[in-house]
Amino acid sequence: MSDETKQTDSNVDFGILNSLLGYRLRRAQMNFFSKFSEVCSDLGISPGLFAVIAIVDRNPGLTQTAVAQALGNDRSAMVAAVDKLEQMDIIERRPAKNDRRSYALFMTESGKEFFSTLSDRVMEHEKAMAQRLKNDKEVDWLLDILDTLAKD
Amino acid sequence: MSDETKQTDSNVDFGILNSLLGYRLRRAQMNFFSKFSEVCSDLGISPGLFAVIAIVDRNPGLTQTAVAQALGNDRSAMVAAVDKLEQMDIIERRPAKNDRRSYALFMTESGKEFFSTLSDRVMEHEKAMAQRLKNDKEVDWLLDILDTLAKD
DNA sequence: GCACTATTGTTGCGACACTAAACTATTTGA
DNA sequence: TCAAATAGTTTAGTGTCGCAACAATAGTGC
Repeated sequence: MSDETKQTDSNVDFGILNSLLGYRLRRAQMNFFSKFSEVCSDLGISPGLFAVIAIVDRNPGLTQTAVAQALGNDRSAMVAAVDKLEQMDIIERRPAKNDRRSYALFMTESGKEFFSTLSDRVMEHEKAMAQRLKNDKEVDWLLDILDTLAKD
Repeated sequence: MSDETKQTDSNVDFGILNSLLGYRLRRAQMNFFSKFSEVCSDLGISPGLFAVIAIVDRNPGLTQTAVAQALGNDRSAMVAAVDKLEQMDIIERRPAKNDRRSYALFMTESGKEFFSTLSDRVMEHEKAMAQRLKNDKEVDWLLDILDTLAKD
C-alpha cells in the first residue's frame, strides 16, 4: 500500500449529494469552522464569539437582544457569550440609560486591542481561503450569492 | 463620544463580518438547515441522516467507516445514525463477507421507496433555493466553488 | 505458529450550539 | 390603572462533534 493512505471517497458515488447546495454548504462551512478553531483556539474565541465582538466593536451601545437579532440567534444564547467576553475583559455591560431592564454593550480598551490582533488572524485565514478563487471579483460574487441564500 | 443606547437593529454595521466568507457561509447553511427541517421534520430525517441514506443508496455494501470517511465525520457518529435508520426500516446491517468485524450497509425495500419520496421533497426545496441564482450555470459554478472551499 | 500492530464497531465523555419554556423586573400602551 | 410586551436570565432538552478508550478481528513480520 502506498504511504498516501488515501482510499478516501475516490470510488464512492455521492449521487444526489453532488447537486445539493445544502450539502456543499455544510462541507465548506465545516472546513471554515475547523480552520477558524485552529487559528483562534488558543485565544478562546469561537466563530460565534467573534461575530459578537465584531458587532459590538462597530456598534457600541447595542443591547444584548439587538446583537442577537443582528446575528440571527436567540437572545438566551447571548448570556453565556457576554458573560465569557466580559470575564475575558473584552466587552463590558453598562446599564442602559433609559431602560433599567437592559444593558448596553461596549468594548473595553483591552478588548479593542484584542479584537485588532484577532481580526488580523482571521483576515489572514480568510485571505488564504479567498485565494482559492480566481480573483476579488469572484469573491464579491460569492459573498453576494451567499447573502442571497441566507435570506429567509 | 456618546453613551447612547441604540435600540434598533435596522441599521447595524456588520463591519468585518461583511467580508468574511466564513460568516456568510454559516448564515447560508443555517438557512438551508432550517428549511430542510421544515420539509423533513415530520419524517424524522436530519440533513446528516439524509446524507447517510444517499451514500448507502448509491453504494450498497459499504461499511460504516467507509460511509463516515466519505461524509467526513467520525465513525463513532455512524452508530447512532445507523441504529436509527435500521430502526426506521430504511437501511440494513448485514455481516460483511470477508471481515467479521464490520457490517455492510444496504437499503431495505421500504427504504428505497422512502428515499425516493424523500429525495423529491429535498430536490423541490433545492430547486426553490437554486432559483435565487441567475441560471443553471451559476449554480454549477457555486457548487464547484463550495467544493473547492471544502477541501482541507 | 507467534507477537505486534492496525482496523471495525462500539461506548462514554465532555464541549458546545440551538430551542423552548418559564421567571423576574421593567416598560409600554390602552 | 392594569394588561400586555419586552430584556435579561435560568433551566432543561436535544443534537452534534471530536476524542479516548475497549473487545473482537484482521493483517503483518518473524
